[in-house]
Amino acid sequence: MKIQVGIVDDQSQNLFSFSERLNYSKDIIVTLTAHSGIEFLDQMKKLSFRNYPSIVLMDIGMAGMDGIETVRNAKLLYPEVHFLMLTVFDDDDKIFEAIKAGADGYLLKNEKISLIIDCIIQLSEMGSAPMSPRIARKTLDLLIRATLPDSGNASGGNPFYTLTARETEILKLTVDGYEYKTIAEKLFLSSHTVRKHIANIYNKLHVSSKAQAIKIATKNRLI
Amino acid sequence: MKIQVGIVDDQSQNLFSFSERLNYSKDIIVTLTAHSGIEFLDQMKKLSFRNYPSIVLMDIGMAGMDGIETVRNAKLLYPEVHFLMLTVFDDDDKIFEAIKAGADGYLLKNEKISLIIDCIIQLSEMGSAPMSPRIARKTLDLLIRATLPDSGNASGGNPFYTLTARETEILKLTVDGYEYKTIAEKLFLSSHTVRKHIANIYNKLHVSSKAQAIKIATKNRLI
DNA sequence: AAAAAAATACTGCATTTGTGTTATTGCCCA
DNA sequence: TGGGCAATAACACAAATGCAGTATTTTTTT
Repeated sequence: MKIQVGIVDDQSQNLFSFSERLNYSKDIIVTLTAHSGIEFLDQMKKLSFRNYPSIVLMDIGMAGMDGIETVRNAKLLYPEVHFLMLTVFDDDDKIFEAIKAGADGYLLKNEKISLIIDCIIQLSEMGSAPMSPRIARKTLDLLIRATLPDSGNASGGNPFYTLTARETEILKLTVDGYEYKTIAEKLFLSSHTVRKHIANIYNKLHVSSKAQAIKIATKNRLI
Repeated sequence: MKIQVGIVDDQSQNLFSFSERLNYSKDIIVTLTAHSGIEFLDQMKKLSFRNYPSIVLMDIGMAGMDGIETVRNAKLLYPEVHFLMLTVFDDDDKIFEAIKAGADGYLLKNEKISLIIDCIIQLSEMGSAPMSPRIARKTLDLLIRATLPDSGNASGGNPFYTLTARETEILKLTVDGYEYKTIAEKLFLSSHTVRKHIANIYNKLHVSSKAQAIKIATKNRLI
């Protein structure tokens, strides 16, 4: 059974060229093409469930409703459809918005067609998100920036939960599912010490089991 | 001029196999291997600037100082060296930390060697960040979660985690910190039954302890 | 310098948990 | 109507965990 693919791009030339080149692959059949987000949504509405494309290549930089807006709308109606965003160098900084809109992958338009095909197959089979390396880099940068500016958790908070650095470290490993012996090895400690730390942590958190501690720790972002 | 590559892995077998297979490539020469983070830093200290590897493949899950810690330390001393993290399924959720520690890319260990070679070359030539698709997907998820702390539910769901209603119920109580005996009482079951359910849940989630199960359950919002 | 806090290490004991294995019952579905 | 699955239940053993102590060494604070 071939993978049903849709393509949305406001330039007929692209639509054509992608369509043709993708159909070369024995695993893929292009069943839907649209020149705009509106047209895409329109066509989807007319399809029965079993004829939905499982993957849609979506151009980002379209006039009118752009690719991101289209995905945002489409994901609400067709959450099971995967969207692969296509972008040119110029607007690859839209990744972020696209991801939030529900895009599943992110490729540069001028990527080799064989790679795009690989990505489609992979996304279809495994639900994995393909990304061009340049895009991956950007994503990493974004991720760092999105999460670094926290830092501001001074003593204003809970007087109870003032774990020491060592305790936090050990709690973290505990939450990660390691057992005492392993934690001890990782930190070059005796397992006795780890158990003592754990006991102290339990006291501070007013709990008496690993599971409870994990609950508190994750809920209060102690780790 | 070949790309000088280092490899750090605490399993000699991996060290050997990677080393050999990478040296096949005409563009790559492995100039440094180490069995631990300590050994790696040690060897680096002895090298002159021009003999630094330009790319280091770093195993994440090493005993003692793990790959992430090693990168954190190494990046301070050798910021111009690129680090490609290698991970197995088990610990691919460490991406985030690795990125913050300064890793430049993230690959699954069992990726085809040709892909790893491609990544090395790409990273060397363009400074782009290579990522295995599975990893890329995780990164996207992280990025989303980092920025939309509430977030709905990804209905694209995992077919892997198909717990039954009863199993979910029991997992939930487990996550809430109840022990088996208590859960049994709450649900009017024998504690044997609860334990059997737990065992089944562990199998489905591919884990082997309460802590790990809790982690998976909360991360994937199974509960 | 003295006091307080944190990190380290150990012992022994009771309880909980993880694992392997087996078995019965009811239910759905092909 | 037989096969598969979910839910229930039980047994036994090994391993990990929780609890209650005590004690030494660093580090930090006052």
